[in-house]
Formats: sequence, C-alpha cells, structure tokens
Amino acid sequence: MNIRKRIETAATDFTPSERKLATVLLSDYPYAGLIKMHELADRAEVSQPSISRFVIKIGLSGFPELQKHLVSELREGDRSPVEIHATSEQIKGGYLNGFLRLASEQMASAGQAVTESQFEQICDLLADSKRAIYAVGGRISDTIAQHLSFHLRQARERVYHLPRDPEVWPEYLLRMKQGDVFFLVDFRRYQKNLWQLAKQAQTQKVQVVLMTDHWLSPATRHASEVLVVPIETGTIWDSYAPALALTEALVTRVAEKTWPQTRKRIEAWDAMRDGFKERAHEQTDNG
Amino acid sequence: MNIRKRIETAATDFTPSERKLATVLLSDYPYAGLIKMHELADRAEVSQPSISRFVIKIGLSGFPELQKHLVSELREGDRSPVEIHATSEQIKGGYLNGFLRLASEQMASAGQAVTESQFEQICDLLADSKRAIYAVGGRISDTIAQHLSFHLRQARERVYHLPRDPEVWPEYLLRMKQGDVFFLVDFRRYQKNLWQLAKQAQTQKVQVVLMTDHWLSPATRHASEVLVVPIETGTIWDSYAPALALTEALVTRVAEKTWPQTRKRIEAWDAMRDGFKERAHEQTDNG
DNA sequence: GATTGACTGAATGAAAAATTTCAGAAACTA
DNA sequence: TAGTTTCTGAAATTTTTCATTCAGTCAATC
Repeated sequence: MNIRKRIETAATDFTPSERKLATVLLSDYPYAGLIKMHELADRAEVSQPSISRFVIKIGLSGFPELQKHLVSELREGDRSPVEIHATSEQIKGGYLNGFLRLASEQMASAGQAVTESQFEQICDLLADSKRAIYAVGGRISDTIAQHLSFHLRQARERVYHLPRDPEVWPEYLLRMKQGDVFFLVDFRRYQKNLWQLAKQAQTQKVQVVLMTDHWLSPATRHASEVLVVPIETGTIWDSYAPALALTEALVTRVAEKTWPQTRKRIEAWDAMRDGFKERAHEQTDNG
Repeated sequence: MNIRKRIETAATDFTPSERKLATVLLSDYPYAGLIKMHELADRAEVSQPSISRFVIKIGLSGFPELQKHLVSELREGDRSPVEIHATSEQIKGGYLNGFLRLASEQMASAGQAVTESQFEQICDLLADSKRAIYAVGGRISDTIAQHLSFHLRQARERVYHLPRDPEVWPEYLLRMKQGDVFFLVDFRRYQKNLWQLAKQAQTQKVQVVLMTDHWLSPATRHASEVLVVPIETGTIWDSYAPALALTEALVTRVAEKTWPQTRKRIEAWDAMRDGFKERAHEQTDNG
C-alpha cells in the first residue's frame, strides 16, 4: 500500500494536527515528505512529536521509513500522477474522484464542438482593441462571464461587465457601437431577458458571441458566433467546469496574442493597486 | 549546476573509489543518492569517509546537501514535463484542444490532495442545517465561492455570501455563531484581509473551510479543513477549472445527501420566482 | 629494497535527527 | 460545572547519521 493510500485509509480518525499534516503531505506529494522532520513540522505548523505519532498511525515504524517509502514510490512511479490516477486503483475510488473523472472526461471533449478556427476568430475579436467588449451571463453562469471580464480587463481597455440588475441594461445597450462585441453566457433554463438583450444588440450590428450548451439557448438566432460546451454530468446539477476551461482558454490566448501590451497593462495596474493598498492600510485585493 | 554535471566536471581527478561512487550514483540517478550514507557505502563498496570526501570534491558542503539537491532536481524535473507536454501537445491539435487537454488532466488529479473522508466531512458540515454558511473568495476566486453559495442556497437555508466590500464584513462576523461554517477561497496572490477574516472567524469558534492552491494561503493556519487544488497550467494564467469542479462535487454531494429537502426547496423557490416573473413582465432569471 | 606520496577505511567523536516522556491545554461528557 | 478524556508540544533522551582522525596499504620512484 502506498503512502497516499495509507493516509486516505487512516484519515477518518485523524486529530486536527494530523489533518494539517495530511494536507501538507498531500498538497505537494510526495516531495513534501522528503524533508527533515523539523522542516516538515514548521511547514505544517505542528510539533515533531505530532509527526512521529502520525507516521505510526498510518502504520509505519517511523519517520525515516516514511521517507524510504516515498522515495521508492517515486522511483517506481516514473509515471505521472495523472496516469496513476487513470489506472485501475482510483476508478472505484469514492465519490469525489468519480465526479472529477466524469468532469474531466467531459472537459476533454469540450473542444469537439468548437473548431480551432472559430476559436481563433473569437480570440481575434476579443483581442481587437478597436472593439469594446460587453459581457454578461445568466443567474448562475454569470460567474463564467465575470471570469472572462476579469481577465480580459487585464489584457485590454474597454471591457464592460453588465450588472445583474436588468434595469440598467439599456444604459449599456445605448453605448454599444457597431462592431463592438457582446459576450453572452446562457445555459439551460435560459433567461428570456438575455436573448432579448442579444436581439437588441444584434440589431445594433454588435457582434454577439454566445456560449451555451448543446440544447442551444434561444439567443442562438441572434448570435454571430456560438460556442457550444457540454455541461451535463448525469448528476443533479450541471458542471460549468468545461465552460470555465473554455473561457480560460480564450482569455489566455488573447493575453498571449497581445502579450506586450498586456504585460505593460498588468504592471501599471499592479502599481496602482499597490498604491491604493498602502493608503487603505494593507487592504490587499488579489487572488 | 545539477549533481550529474558536478560529477562529470570533477570526474577527471577522481580516485578509484570515487569513480566507483560516481558509477553507482549515475547508474540509478538520482535515486541511488537518496539512501543512507552507509547503504550507499555498501552498495558502492567504499567506506563512508570516501563518500564524504567525494561529496566535498564535487563542491558540496556535505552528504545531506547532496540529498537535498537530488530531491529538488527530482521535483523540478517532475514539474516541467507538464509544460513540455503543454507545448508539444499544442503543436498537434491546435491551441484550444491543447489547453483543454491540459486542464482536463490537471482536473483528473484534483482529487489527489483531498481525501475522500475529508471530502465527506466537509459535505457533512455544509449539509448540516443547524450551521449557517458564510462564503467569500478573493478578487478573482470569488466566482468560485459564488458558485458554491448559489447552489448551496438551493439545498438549504442560511447561506450568506459576503460582499466584495470589506467595509461590511464586520456585520457578517458579528452574526457568525459557534459551529457555523466559513467557506473561504484564496488562491495565490493571497489577500491579507481574507486571512484576517479567517483568523477572526476562528477565534469565534467558527469552522473555517479553506480552498487554496498547493502553496497554501496564509489563511491555512486558521482553517480547520483545507482543500488543496492544483491551479498551475504552465500558461500565463492559472486555471480555476479544477477548483470549480471540486466545488461542484461538493454542492452536488450536499444536494444528494439532503435530496428530499432540497427538492422541496427548489420547487418552492421556482414557484415564487415564477410569481415574480409574471408581475415583472417575463423577466426571468435562470441560467 | 627503502622512501615517498597518495589513497583508503576502522574507529572515534560530533552533530543532528527522531522518539519518548510528561505536564499543561483543550474539548468533550455527565 | 466538575470530571474525564483527548490532544499537543517543550524538553529530555535515545538513536542514527555524518565527519574526522589516523594508521595501514599500495604503487611508484630512486
């Protein structure tokens, strides 16, 4: 039995400091365990005795034995953690790993419904500094749109995120000019007000980019580009992880395309934020 | 300079026993060097003093330092394949598919640092209707926390999402009672104000559940449960997709655990929303 | 065949690492 | 609230690991 499994098995009756240890060990497995005991103690913020007790609890004779095991796992497992994960052992591993495996497979297929050229085209739209970008999403999917706005804003100017409240939407509509981009995220249990928004934008000759699921939001008919992502998991709720990944692919590509400007912009941005921070008594805001 | 190179460089003036040592070390590099000195002495059929002399000859201060170097080489060597992988993968199959594939693999391994029992324990906490839930995240990662709040709110009462503005946080802190749950998401470029929040919550005997990356947010020390997820992609920006997937796993599990109540709650919720919708002229809000 | 110089490892000493003890602190229970 | 149990880390102890000394061996040279 490998160390990870031993920890997993014993985890049910860990004390708080043992849980801290497990967290640290697993967070950088197996390297976190290959340091001196006192260093590990510092890192996990527990005492050395707690480590000793921990290793005995997971069925080893002592700390040196733990390291021995970890090294031999390393040597044998020249395979990557992913492969290990994919092979037999983990397949019938609890709820969490089952869920993640499903989500992961689904995500791998998220690129199926989007062609590379379409992807590139959308990136070009988003990277084009002559166009303003407006973004919004549905009740839950707005988090995806927010993610887009956030990162895009680091790469370029004139990125506007529409607030939740539809009352103020007209204000934004009035500002949209021909050639601007309206990025809309709408997954099932589609919102009528969103497609009305798309419709209006389209009549103003705004480029509407829609991210939706394979049942297709009604806004589809008002979109010039449609990104279809799989969201069904077979569980109670859908998974937006593939949608988020696609969004990240977009913003990362845009940032890479425009790297010189993006870099400068981020630096300037950070400098200003640091300025605010000082004035506001160390109220930082990252993450 | 790595160890192998050091050995090669110094090789010209090795004594016979040093050559033996070099042979053994390089024949099973770097693992051969990760055993106790006396074992290595046996394996190479030299004495321990010869090892000491050897280590100094290649420019290190002592045997422990040799091992330290070897471990850090291992760890770095393990990291870079991901990036190499990324670039080589991108070449064939295009940018989008390369990105998604990477994100997908990373996601599959997202469960590696979280034990199933820990996962269950956190689900139990979140499902416990006696405890109120407070959630918040960092500048960008708050979208993850929002996702949690949104879904959790469908399954249970008393889910509160802290607003972005720290000005009003004290209001929430005052409301937190012993046994309540504070769910915090904090990824790198950690925010000081978040861990201060965690600290205060902990002193009020609130259960602090922290989701962070493997560098561990400073809030770790104030958390009773820490969920570590991989976020590094080797690109300009990190990917939060694994974090989102883990979050979805949590909320899905909670909904399943409490399905009868959740079902009723969603139905009642929908009914009320429909009511609003009619009054507000078809202004629906799903997604 | 004696002498020198370079190399080696047994033994020893020093340092560091790991474990155990124990008492105080915290969390539970009645 | 008192009593009990569980958990934790400071300090002491033990064990292990590593470095050094130094005498012996061997090969080369005179």
